[in-house]
Amino acid sequence: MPWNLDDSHPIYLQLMERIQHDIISGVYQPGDKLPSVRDLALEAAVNPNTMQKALSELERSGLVYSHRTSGRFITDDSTLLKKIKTDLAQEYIGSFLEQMSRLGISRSETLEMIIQTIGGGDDDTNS
Amino acid sequence: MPWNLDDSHPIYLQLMERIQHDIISGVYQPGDKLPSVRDLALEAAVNPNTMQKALSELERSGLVYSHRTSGRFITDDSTLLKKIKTDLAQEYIGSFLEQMSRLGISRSETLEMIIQTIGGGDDDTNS
DNA sequence: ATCATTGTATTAATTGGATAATACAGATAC
DNA sequence: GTATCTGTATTATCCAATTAATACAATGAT
Repeated sequence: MPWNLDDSHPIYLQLMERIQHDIISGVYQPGDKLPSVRDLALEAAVNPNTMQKALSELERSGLVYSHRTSGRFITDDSTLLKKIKTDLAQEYIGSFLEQMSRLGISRSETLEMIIQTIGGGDDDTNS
Repeated sequence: MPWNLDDSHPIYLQLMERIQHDIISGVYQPGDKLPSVRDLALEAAVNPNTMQKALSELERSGLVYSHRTSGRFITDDSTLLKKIKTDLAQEYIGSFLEQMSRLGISRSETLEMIIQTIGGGDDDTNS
């Protein structure tokens, strides 16, 4: 599965986001060992340095940490995971609402449009 | 008012978005003449070439058209304006929902979070 | 000890975007 | 007419970010 990267944004940012989401949504579990930089780079079909950059940036948030020679691991701090998840979600919501507002669409209108959009396909893929 | 451009995305894209939003939200009315490339560039504090690029890109969507020597104008086709507005809004909604989904947040959860966020400040700055 | 595997550092090359400096071609004002 | 305003085109240059190629250092396995 080629990681579906597009060329309009920096690749390392897309890698960061993808991995971050995989961690937060539970694809990687707390404490898990991540595949090596080189393996991940191979899987994503990018240069190892690019993957390295993405991962080292991710460390600044505390989501992952590295053990120099034994590999890189997901944090065990599930509280932190939860916090980052809600923070990120709030950030997404905020910029989405601002985007709509700059379009001249009020908050209540936005709400209506979302309900419209969601309405048809009712899914609930969550705990 | 310096146009509030940030350095993380290409400037010409930000210019496009800003102008597009100003058109769609009615800051510029249908049929209006836009300021000249040079004036807009001055106002935004960018190089005229950058502004030129933004505007010429904008023409591809049909939102504006130019008269070679007399200036550049907003389209008069209010149906088109409306369509572009809703298209854009739908696009924003779509990618927002996808973003949340990749975070592992279901659509109904997303809806709840939005309602939460909107809840407090009830505004309705629209027709 | 040897080898493979880990993350990391360093340096080079490439690329896209922004700017700059000009020039051209119509149209309008006077 | 002339001057001035439009949008547009062209070319060169600069710079920062991204990516690439490669080497290094520490650990663990055998």
